[in-house]
Amino acid sequence: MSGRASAGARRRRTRCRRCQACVRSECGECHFCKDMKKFGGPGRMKQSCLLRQCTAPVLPHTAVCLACGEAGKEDTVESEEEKFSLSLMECTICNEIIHPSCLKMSRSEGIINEEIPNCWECPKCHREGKTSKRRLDNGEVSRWKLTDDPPPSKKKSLDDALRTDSTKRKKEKEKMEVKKEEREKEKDPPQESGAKKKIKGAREKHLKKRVKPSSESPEPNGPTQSQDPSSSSSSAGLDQRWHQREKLERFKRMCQLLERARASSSSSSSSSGSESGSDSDPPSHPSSPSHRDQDQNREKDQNRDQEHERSRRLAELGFSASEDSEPDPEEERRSGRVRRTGPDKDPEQDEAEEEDHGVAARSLGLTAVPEGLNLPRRSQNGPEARNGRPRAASEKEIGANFGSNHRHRPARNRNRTGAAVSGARQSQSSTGSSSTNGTSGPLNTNLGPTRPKRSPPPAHVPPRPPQMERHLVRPPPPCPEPHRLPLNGGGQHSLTREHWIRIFQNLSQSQLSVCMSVCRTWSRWCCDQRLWRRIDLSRQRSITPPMLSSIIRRQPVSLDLGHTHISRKQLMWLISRLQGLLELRLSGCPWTSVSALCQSVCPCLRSLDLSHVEELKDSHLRELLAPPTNDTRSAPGRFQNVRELCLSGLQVTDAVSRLIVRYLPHLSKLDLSQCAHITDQSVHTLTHSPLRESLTHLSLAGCVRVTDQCVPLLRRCVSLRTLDLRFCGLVSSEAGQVHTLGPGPERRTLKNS
DNA sequence: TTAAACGTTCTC
DNA sequence: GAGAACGTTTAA
Ligand SMILES: [Zn+2]
Ligand SMILES: [Zn+2]
Ligand SMILES: [Zn+2]
Ligand SMILES: [Zn+2]
Repeated sequence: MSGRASAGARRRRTRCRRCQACVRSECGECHFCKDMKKFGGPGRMKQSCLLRQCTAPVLPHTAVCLACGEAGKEDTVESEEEKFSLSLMECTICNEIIHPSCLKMSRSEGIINEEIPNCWECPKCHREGKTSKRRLDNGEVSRWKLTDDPPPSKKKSLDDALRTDSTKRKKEKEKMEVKKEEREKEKDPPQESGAKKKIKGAREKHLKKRVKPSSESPEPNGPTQSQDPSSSSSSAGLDQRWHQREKLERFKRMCQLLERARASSSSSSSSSGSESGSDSDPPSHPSSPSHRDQDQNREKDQNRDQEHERSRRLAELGFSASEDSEPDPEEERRSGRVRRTGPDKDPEQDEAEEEDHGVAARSLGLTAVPEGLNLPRRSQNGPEARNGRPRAASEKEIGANFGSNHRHRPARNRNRTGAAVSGARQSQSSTGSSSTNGTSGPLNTNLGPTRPKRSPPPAHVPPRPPQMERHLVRPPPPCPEPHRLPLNGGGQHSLTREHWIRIFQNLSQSQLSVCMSVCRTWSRWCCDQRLWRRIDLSRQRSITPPMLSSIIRRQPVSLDLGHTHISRKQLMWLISRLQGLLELRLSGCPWTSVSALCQSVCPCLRSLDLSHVEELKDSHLRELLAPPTNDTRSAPGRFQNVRELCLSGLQVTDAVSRLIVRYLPHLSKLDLSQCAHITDQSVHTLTHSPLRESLTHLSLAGCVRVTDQCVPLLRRCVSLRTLDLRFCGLVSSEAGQVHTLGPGPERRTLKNS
């Protein structure tokens, strides 16, 4: 406690100045930029550009070790082990910043949060049980951070073979975990604490209300926090988190149920999202075994491919990993190292951190992602104390892991005037509460089944960024560290990283995920962006925060989120972090989510698939394609570089063709298939515009109102190579003949029916 | 000193 | 609960 006391205040982090986001300039167009005085705004929001959200916030330069008073000294040594020992680590629970080497206790008990530089759950807190440990149903135990929540679930199985491996691995891991747990138990109370965190259902509510006092569990900090005068307020903070977590879990459960149901009824099941697809997962759920078998059988019977594919996808992202356990850690542990979710970290570097991606993903799962978007960082906190100032109760609150969330006391505010300041700095406590301006991370929010609420489709409202931008997601490692594979014996494998990457490039995503669980080095290497150019999460029922983080880390060029339940916020969050995205598929997603694009900036986008977007109307498309009206500076339109656009299956009218002509000057491939309201008018519009020269592919298949009259018009499209007029009832077969388009060896027209 | 922007609190 | 506001902290 005493230690914790100090911890009370949490140190504010600052941008790393090195990540891609930090390096870029302000966009001048996002919500926050517009608020800046330099861009003509009032300057009241004081938030950084949405496109400049640092992915790896670091401790301030002035941070020093609580024990020795010195700054981080990792630069003075070579080995990672040493670097870690001499770097400053900030505990997410007690907020203490200390050199692991200055700790009296074994630092191997600390739990490193790979997501954030210099961030861990210190051994002290861990020992005190602040950590959450969670016992899984099957008896397996694993530890979760407060933040994370969700039970581990895994996605589907990988290929059998793969699966075997993975299973094995998991078991090993589990063992490790168990050992650890045992150790922990010895020291501490019980895992219950863990349990509490997650608590389920009803309980949570209570907790919220009451500060999670002792009743629930023996929280370590129980006592401490209690003392906080503002306990109520603090509880509020907790509440929020709890609340979120609760929601998340509930949602996941629902997904699982749905999936199962669906699976059983129809074999086709797709795996569910990472979350949902828990069944297969190893680590946890007791029931899972049987399910797994069933699944397997099913797979065989049927779409095995699909299943595989799906699992593969998930796996690829490392989701699976995330959910279950962490692979690598074992190694480290064996080696006697601290457990981290990822490899080791370097203090500031982005690179270091990411090590795992795969792993990271998992770690994500484990760590912060869930709710917190923001919190990843620390949560917590303390009350007022922050910088040096101790706040009275601070420690206590912190105590709990989730406690961490506690918010501190209320007092402060009220006076900004007065008291608050008593100290020099007040406190900033931090909590990482979820909401705040930009603070959140990948959003869990959306997970909530409730997303439908946004009734008013965004009409032209000026962009309003979601406030969740700040979650930390580690940037993809520029160059995953090791160039050679370290061998147990101490030597190195003869193949270089590049060689391995080439090998990895031939693997499926599921295989890659398996590779990621092999060792930390592979885990890092497998995060190479070259291996993840395309990420397909289509039809995943839910897109989880870990998934989002994983996506960001991999910085795909092509992303398919078709038929997913991604929320608007999630999408916005993603897009703002995928500035290099060239292809985006949102087929079958609800417009309420897709509308996020209206507030995003994606200058590079070349291909956009909006087919079958639910409730997408002309006005929406206008909002999407036209530049923000309020913007005086004439903007060219968000998607001016789009070459391919798919609007298949939408209830749009000929008005959209005018929008297309006007705002998509470089369009070469247009899919208007199954748009029942499209008529020859659209064809006329398109063929009497500059697009007549750029269009190479056009599909009007299923456009029942299109007639023979469009054929002559289409001849104006000098570059047209493929024309699809199938299922156009009013187009005669003759008219649809290839030759009608005129010369051109490569041209082909599809017409039948 | 200042500009930037973090994290909490206010407001609706 | 989301979003706006704002005091304070950081870096320079
Ligand atoms: Zn901006
Ligand atoms: Zn940065
Ligand atoms: Zn020290
Ligand atoms: Zn601690």
